[in-house]
Amino acid sequence: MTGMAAPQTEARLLVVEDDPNILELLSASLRFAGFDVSTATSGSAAVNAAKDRRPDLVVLDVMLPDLDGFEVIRLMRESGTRTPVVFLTARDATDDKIRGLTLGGDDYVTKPFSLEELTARIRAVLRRTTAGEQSPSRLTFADLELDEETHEVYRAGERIQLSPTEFKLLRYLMLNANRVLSKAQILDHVWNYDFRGDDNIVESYISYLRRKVDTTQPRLIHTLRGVGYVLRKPAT
Amino acid sequence: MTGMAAPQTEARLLVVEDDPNILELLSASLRFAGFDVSTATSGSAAVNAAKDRRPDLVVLDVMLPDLDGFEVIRLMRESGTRTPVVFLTARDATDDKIRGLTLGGDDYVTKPFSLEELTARIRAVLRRTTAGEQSPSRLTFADLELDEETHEVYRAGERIQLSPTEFKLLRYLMLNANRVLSKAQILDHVWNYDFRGDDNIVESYISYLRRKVDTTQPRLIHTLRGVGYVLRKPAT
DNA sequence: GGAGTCGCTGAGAAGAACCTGAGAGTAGCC
DNA sequence: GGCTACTCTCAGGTTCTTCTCAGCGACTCC
Repeated sequence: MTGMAAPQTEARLLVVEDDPNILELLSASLRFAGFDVSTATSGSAAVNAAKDRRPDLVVLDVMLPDLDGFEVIRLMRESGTRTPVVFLTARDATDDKIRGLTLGGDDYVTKPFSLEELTARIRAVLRRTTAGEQSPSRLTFADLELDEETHEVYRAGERIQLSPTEFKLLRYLMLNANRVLSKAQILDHVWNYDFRGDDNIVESYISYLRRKVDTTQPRLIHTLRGVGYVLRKPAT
Repeated sequence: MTGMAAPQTEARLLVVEDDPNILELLSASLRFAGFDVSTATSGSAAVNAAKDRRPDLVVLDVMLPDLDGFEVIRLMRESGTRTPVVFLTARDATDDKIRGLTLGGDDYVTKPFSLEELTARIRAVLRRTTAGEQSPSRLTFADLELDEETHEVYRAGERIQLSPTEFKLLRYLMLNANRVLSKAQILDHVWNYDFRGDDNIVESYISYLRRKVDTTQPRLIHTLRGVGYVLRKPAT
């Protein structure tokens, strides 16, 4: 668990969200992904926390009880901090202000999101905005390659087309290579947090993935009956 | 996004604008485009900032609470600096002074503008006014050529007529060749900041562009379903 | 070796994403 | 004032994607 493959370990995040359930979900999983997480549940608390803690990135719900997310950012930037932001917005948010969010290297994720989605965006924004490029956008495992920016996947140099969900699942497996992942765990990370189906969807997508990326020897995606799945080289 | 293709990296800009929203919009995106940006929210502050910081170019709203933009320029030039300017004006500004701006190497952009438009003008003015020719006015990608000054576009040497929006979109794609651009990102950069339509307009214009510039092999404009669009050579 | 459980996969329905033709409205031009 | 070119919206069609269900095979445990 400690050596989470994610290379952004140690980046300081400030998560701002008023719904306690979502806040708990976010802070627990981001912490687990290796980030140094602090939290705030209101806009004004967020502005203060940003001053004190100087986070490397802010995850910010645009709908807050006191100030809205855009006000928070303005106040934070007036006080000199130039911190990148990943916004959380409602799906239908046709709100005027949502336009323009991608301008300063920032990004946004619409609720309900998946944790995989959110952490991928966080990694991408950190990659773009921090001078020293820390985490490469390309993941590799054995002869598998996955480019997070272009969404391209190769097996043994051969280009493979994946659907968005297949892509997210493979990325999650690769980020956690050699670690056994239960179906519940995969469901929690790769699917939106409001997904109400059952485990079988994971089996289905594992099946799709195998057909597309795991037809050649050696097989990389292994089933551990009653336990879960793992991406690893055989002979282990 | 890190290596923003724009070659004007490092030029020092002073942005003068009293509307905090627009100022934030401008400074965030110009900074992200690689400029070294400082800001002022009033005419007098601008004059001082120009003395201190000696910017290579000033982006200046003509409507300011204290002095108007032309006064600001006069004061700045009395103190000896001959800094080029890109003015921001209201759409209906038929003001005599605005015309004739292009004579001195300066230029203007009418509000509401698109960021593509503004950064293109900034690049053009810097190109004209700085001795060392830095950024060429002609962009090329594969057998595509686009001349920023004459607004001419060629595919395989063949002249192609584009509408203004088609031209801006293609320029944005070319400046970001091989980088995946989401529809939101394209909307934010290519369309005016007050545009209130939805993503479909991007699909429409991509369709127009394809019909005009991408009918021959190899295809250069690619759709990444669920992700965005990218300009690139196949076989990658 | 039989019953029950677990996992795999094909089929298909529902929905989402994307493309494009048609047309209304508008701005610019002669 | 009329013409043209352009922008933007809408809706229908197409393709791709997601998710469910059910049947079958494989494994486990008694």
